[in-house]
Amino acid sequence: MEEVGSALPHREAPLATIRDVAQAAGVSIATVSRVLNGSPRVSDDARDRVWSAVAELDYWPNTAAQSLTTRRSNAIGVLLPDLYGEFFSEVIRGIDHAARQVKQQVLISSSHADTNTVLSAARAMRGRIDGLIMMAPDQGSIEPIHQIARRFPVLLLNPRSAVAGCSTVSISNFEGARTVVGHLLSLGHTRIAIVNGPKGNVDAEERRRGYRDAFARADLPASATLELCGDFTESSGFDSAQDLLRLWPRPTAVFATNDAMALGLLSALQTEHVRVPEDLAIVGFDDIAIARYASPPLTTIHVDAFELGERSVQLLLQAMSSETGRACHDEVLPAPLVIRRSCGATPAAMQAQTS
Amino acid sequence: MEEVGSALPHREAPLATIRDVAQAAGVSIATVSRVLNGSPRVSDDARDRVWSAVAELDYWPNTAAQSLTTRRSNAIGVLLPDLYGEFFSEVIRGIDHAARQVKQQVLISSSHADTNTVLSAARAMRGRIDGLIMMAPDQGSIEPIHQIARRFPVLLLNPRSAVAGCSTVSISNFEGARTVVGHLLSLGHTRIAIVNGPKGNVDAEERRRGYRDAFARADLPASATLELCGDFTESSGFDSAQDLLRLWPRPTAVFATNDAMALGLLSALQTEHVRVPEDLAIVGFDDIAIARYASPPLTTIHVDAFELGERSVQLLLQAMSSETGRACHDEVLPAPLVIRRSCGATPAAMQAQTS
DNA sequence: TTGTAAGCGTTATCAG
DNA sequence: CTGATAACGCTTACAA
Repeated sequence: MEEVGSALPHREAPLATIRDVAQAAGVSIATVSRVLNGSPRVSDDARDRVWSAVAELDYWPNTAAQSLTTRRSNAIGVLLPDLYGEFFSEVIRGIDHAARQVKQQVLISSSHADTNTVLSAARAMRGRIDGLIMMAPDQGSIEPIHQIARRFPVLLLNPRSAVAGCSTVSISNFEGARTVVGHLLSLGHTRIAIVNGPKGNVDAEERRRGYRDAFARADLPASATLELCGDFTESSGFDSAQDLLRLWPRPTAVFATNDAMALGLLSALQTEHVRVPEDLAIVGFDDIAIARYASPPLTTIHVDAFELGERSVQLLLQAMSSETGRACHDEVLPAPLVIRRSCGATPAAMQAQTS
Repeated sequence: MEEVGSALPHREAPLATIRDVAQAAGVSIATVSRVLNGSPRVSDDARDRVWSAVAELDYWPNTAAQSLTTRRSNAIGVLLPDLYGEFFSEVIRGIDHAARQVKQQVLISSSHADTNTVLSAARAMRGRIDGLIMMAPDQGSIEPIHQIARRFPVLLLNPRSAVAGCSTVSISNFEGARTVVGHLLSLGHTRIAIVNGPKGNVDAEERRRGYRDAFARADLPASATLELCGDFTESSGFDSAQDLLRLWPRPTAVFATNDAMALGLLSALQTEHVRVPEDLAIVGFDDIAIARYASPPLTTIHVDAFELGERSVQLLLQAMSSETGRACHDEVLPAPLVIRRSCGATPAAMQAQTS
């Protein structure tokens, strides 16, 4: 590590306050405040003097003081579990994007292991935020969430269960899973394995439900021996290949409940010289960016994490603005099927989808 | 969208303040403050009464008021350009992780297109943060950065140029690129193309420099016709395949300056029946999670974005704490070569690396 | 050990 | 149109 000495202090003089501006402009602080907040009841002369004083002193209003008096911080909090990868970044990008449009700042705290650490994180946000977007990490008691919701409007991302007084927005995990497995069924597969995410994970559970429901709808029995358990990582997908190939009779198709695992699986099958989709069809879930570039390109369910983030701030703001006896909205974003080559669909089917 | 009416208000009663707690506990607000801040100069009796009042009233201190008086917000700001994907999320995760350990909150604002929007974002953080981590989007004037650095300690992530008074932490783009291209050279390749990121992007420029330097070191001429330009996305990598194959004489190896492009390229080559690495060796940069699961697995340069985020918080805090005439540190994180199959290295070479 | 009171930098309510 | 001045909720001398 190279060290470069520097004498430059953060600031040469103490930061200018509204008082300094008032003095420099020869007006009262009230007038400065009016000018800054665009009040019309100010003379042009005063206004000019204030603005030049502001420029002169390079005055930046102190946000903490503002929110203390106005009781608004113009910031929203975001509490997330330990997510990673594309989903995480897209959700944040969507939140950030939507927040900027409504001139809100974003306070993030992620990697929360349980609902209680979420509680303490939320507590630390008191006074800094006007509303909170949260994705609860576990199925845990909803009591902490209630406690939080008492203090500010809360929007639940992919909620594990309904919470009175909270709006929610979620991905249709269940329908998506049912759709993609249904697609496999319609292609003639009947022995379809599932490589699922970790037990207790709500997305995983929902996707499993969808998987089973697809069988039920087709009047086919779902076999528990076909249900494998991974942890949503590439490597767990890779590792599941062995278990999969050991199954007898061997399944003809696999539903990996996210693309990362599907990709790991794809990689393992290639080294095992199992052809996809001829020997084994594979479908994923999420439609991450590289799914399209896998070999073969992956049939999957498209999840728009960016939109999920965007919608959550929009709904949160809606909840925040409806002053009187807020109504809560629950929104479910669609998760459409994207047919590519890994499922072995005929060109005709792939054609049909693009129309 | 389903609507669920709800009568539950955000809060049944106005939120408790320190004054309410004081009254409930039968002490002065000063005592409450002392208890809350762990001052030893409080009687056990008073302490107990305060804590129960706090629990009773479910009191959460108002952070805005705290930072107004203490002039510390215990939060750091993060300003990023329009990043996406794994790099983005890992940097944030690293920042978040390190921040939590030192009990700092994280205020994020991303997708800044130019240094001036960065300035206004920073301005909006005045009073909310004690320090700022920023990644400047363009090579633009460093004047705005100076203006920001006058107000709070600034840490530059992957700085495009030195800025007086700012600590920096960066990836060794140059060395990494030189290393991976040098590896190709050592494998006997001499016609090595580069598919680079967008012009003006600093990472791209640095990696190009490394590419050229590798040639210079080997006393080989670098040809401009071998330099292709993408934009760091999978699809631009995919598209570059055509240009690549049109080159004559055809290159025997390609350095894609990030893995996303390398993966897109891999996919395109597969449909063109160009064998990797036999017909064309490929190397990437970043070592994203799926690089290991590509077919063939991708030789690349490992970039630890998580650590980048972590270190930036640590260095920022260091800069914040050294009260008197701060010294600035510049840290460069190593970017080691990861040899996999896409470069066509012999098993011996791959062996050597694991030792 | 405790309480009183003076800020912190704003906004907002008054009179003028 | 403008200026005092009282909040906002908290920390911290300074006294007691």
